[in-house]
Amino acid sequence: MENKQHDTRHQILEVASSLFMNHGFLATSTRKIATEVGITQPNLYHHFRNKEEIYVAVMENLAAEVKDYLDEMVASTKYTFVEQLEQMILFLQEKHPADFNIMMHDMDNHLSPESRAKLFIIWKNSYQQPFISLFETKKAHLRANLSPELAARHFFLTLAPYIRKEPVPGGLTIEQMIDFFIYGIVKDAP
Amino acid sequence: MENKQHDTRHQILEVASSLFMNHGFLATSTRKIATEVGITQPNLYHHFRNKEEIYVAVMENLAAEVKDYLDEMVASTKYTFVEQLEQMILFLQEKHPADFNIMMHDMDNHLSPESRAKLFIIWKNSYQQPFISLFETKKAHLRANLSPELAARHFFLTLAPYIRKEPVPGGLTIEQMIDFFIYGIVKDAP
DNA sequence: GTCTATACCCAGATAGAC
DNA sequence: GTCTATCTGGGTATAGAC
Repeated sequence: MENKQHDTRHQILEVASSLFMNHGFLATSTRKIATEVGITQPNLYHHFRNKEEIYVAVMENLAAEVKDYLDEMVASTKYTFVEQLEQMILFLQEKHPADFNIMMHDMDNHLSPESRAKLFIIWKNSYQQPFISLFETKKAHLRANLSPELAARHFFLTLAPYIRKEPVPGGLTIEQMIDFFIYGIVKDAP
Repeated sequence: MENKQHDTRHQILEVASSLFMNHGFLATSTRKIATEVGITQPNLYHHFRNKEEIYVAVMENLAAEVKDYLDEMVASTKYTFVEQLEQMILFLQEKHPADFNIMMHDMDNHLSPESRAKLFIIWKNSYQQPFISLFETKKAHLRANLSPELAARHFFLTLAPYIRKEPVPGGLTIEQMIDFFIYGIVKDAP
């Protein structure tokens, strides 16, 4: 049986995760977190030193989950390459309900250099590395001068706007987006 | 010769444009704008009803400039298709020094429904339409089921992360990004 | 048209009782 | 471990003198 400390801390992280991922760091206040958990705002400071520490903890938990799933997908032999990419994106969509770009922006702009450096390492290991590994398996098919690292990087940037619960208004489906990413948008040279 | 009203208003818009584009709506305070202009913060309210009105005015000015340039590029016959895309992106990079995604997020989240609706119209007309027109000229080469509208939409989402003054760390150049966008990332089917 | 003064609100964070 | 009370600072916006 878990003690009370663990319980409250866990609830805080659940609530904060949802708020941070949906509204970003700036637009998420400690008061909102506390209210939604059902505790008072100062009580947060018993469990965390400050707001930033909550954010970092949220990101660490998310990253751990993400790494587990993505690594598993990359290692799987049950799916085609395209299916692997699809599954990986759909999972990220679930974990990052609203706005992937906001998350990147927060990490770049609203954190201390220490936290930023820390999260950057975690980010590379949990989010980027699985995609690099995936492209590594298809390295022979990639166009000249396109390393698995570059492909992963480009794929991430391309995909970031599609990671949101609402479908991109008037946009492509995930399947189309992957198809065009791999094969391009033209059937012959324009 | 311009009167003082016009002068100050103009300066406010210049400063606010830079701040909003670099740091977003939330992170840009009226105090910062005023300080950088060299006036007091309440003085802003002589020229604009509120912060949101400044933001909308900034966007209107930007959009007008952007539309002028992009339309001209689309109409030009001096450049190849790829060069047209390059020029258009480079221009957007200059006009939107930092963060295109933040701008979209601001429009979606920090404005009144009226302002949002207004800017959405302007946005479609100034930013999206030129790209649709451009892809319209290459319609015959596009892959099946890819309308110029969809192509423009996808291109915008793909390109958004590349619109920042600093090069994307470890990322592709604009030229590479366009190339992969058009022809895909593989030389044969993986 | 610009200023000073200030109202009002909400933010993050701390002190100290229970 | 959680609370009430409170500090401090920043934000947007208004009132009213010059």
